[in-house]
Order: sequence, then structure tokens, then C-alpha cells
Amino acid sequence: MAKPTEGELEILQVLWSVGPATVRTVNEQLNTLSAKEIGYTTTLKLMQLMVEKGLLRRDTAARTHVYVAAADEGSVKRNLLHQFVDKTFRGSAAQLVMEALGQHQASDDELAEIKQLIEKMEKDQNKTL
Amino acid sequence: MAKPTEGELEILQVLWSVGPATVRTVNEQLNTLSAKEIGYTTTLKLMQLMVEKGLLRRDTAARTHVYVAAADEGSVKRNLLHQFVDKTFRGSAAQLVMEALGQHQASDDELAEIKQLIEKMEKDQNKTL
DNA sequence: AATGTTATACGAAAAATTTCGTATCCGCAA
DNA sequence: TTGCGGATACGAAATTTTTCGTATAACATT
Repeated sequence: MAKPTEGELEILQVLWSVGPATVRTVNEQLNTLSAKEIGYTTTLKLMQLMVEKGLLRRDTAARTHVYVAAADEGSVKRNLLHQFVDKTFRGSAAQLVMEALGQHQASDDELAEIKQLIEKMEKDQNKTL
Repeated sequence: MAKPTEGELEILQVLWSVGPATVRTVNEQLNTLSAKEIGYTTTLKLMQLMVEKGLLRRDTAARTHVYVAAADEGSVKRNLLHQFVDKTFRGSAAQLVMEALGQHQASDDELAEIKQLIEKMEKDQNKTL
């Protein structure tokens, strides 16, 4: 699966959030979210290209086509994260995690969840010794 | 400070890793690391543009110029991470951390370090209640 | 001094991404 | 039926990023 560009990612985010949608819906969402006005045909063209690339699928049965993200949110984001870690942190996920936790704040619940995950990882690691 | 493009980031990584360096040194590093051959003048031009953008500084005293990254590694990477989290995880650092820890493996030492950081964050959070 | 090697400068092609104008078609309402 | 609103198709301009060719100057070696 091809890596989405920045603009393509924004469209994917909308589709993941609202589910199957028309070009008009996506375009309106983009315009409420982002600062500058983006033309309808711009969104249309981008979504058409994304279909060709395999990033979206669409139902052309009716006159107004309905689009849907081809891949699930989790796997696409994991892919992007993987590439980002490689490019920016040379593969050190731990370094990234520490920068992330240092920079943004997380709620108590989120921290607890993360801690749980870490403990699970420690167990898994001991298992393989 | 402008956000570096992918190609620019690669050059920054080299400069952070080897310190002040000439175009030739950077170009050779890029070529040993990456798969496809990249021309000398390509690297030169890119580095010249980076000086204009303020990403690099250079010493032109000698005939062979010496370049250095304008900003320190940590702050640039934190910036990139911040934008990446915004774009991809809509600002949820916790979600990113969990994807990162789930995907890559970290050593025991790294996990311990992260756990320590989390505990510190929990303390800080309680302080502000 | 003459020659070959190695620099930088710079214009501009090439490639990738984003944007939009225009043609055209379909369906519904007057 | 005629016309209007809203839809897709498609070419192509505009932007951004990457790449490289060529001109020219500086240095080193003989």
C-alpha cells in the first residue's frame, strides 16, 4: 500500500471519522477543520487519484459516488509511524516515546494504560530469554 | 524555523552525527547510507537552499565551505514529532506511544527508563491538582 | 606556466503534489 | 421540455521538492 501524502492523509482521517462519504461531505469537513478554503474539485481530484492508488474504494452505482478508506486506520497509522521513526529517530522507538511523553501531557488513565503495556512487554521479553 | 523536507532531514541527520562537515563529506555519507546514487551537485544545491532557509549555517572563509546544522537535534526532532502527532494522531501522544511500543521492541533498560518517566509525569500531574 | 582536479554558483529540467477551470452529464422542478 | 443545481471527468496550471548540467574560479602538481 502506497504511503499517503499529507493531503491524502487528511482525507483518510475524515473518512475514518465519518465512515463512507461523498466528495461533498469530505470537502465540507476539510473546510470546517482547516484554515484556508479548499475547492470542491480539488478534493474530488485528489480522491479520484487516491482510488487509482488503492488508498480509497468507491461505490459508483449511484450518480453520487460514495468513498471509503481502503485500509483500516490502525494499520495505516502504524505504517506511517514506522516510517517516521525510521526517518527521524533512526529506528529507536524508545527515544520517540520519551520525546512524546515529555512534550505532550497524558491523562492519568492514559499513563496507566501505557504502564500496563510496558509491564506486558517486560514479561514478554523475559519469556524469550 | 521552517520544517525540513525529507531530503533536508537526511542532511541534518548526517551533520548531527558527524558535526561540521563539507558538502563532499555529507554527500559521501548519504551515498553510503542510501540505496541510490545521489549526485554531488544535488547535495550541494540542497545544502545551499538550506542555508537560505536558515536550516544550516556555513563558514565560507576557506574555499571549501564548512556547514553545520543551525538548530540542535533535540528541538528539531521534537518539532517534527509534534507535527507528526498532530497530523497523524490528532494530538494524542498517548495513542502514538502505544502504537510505538506495540510495534517496535525496546530493551529492558529502555523500558525501565520510560517507566521512570511515566512515574515522574504522574507525580507532576498530582502536583497540579 | 600549463594542466588536471575539486570547489561553488546558478539556471533550469524533472518529478511529485496540489489546485482549479471547464466540459459534460444527470435529475428534478417549474 | 427547458433550465438549473450539483455531480463526475479530465486537462493542465501552480507549487514544492529534487536533481543535475554547465560555467567558472581556486588550488595543486608537474
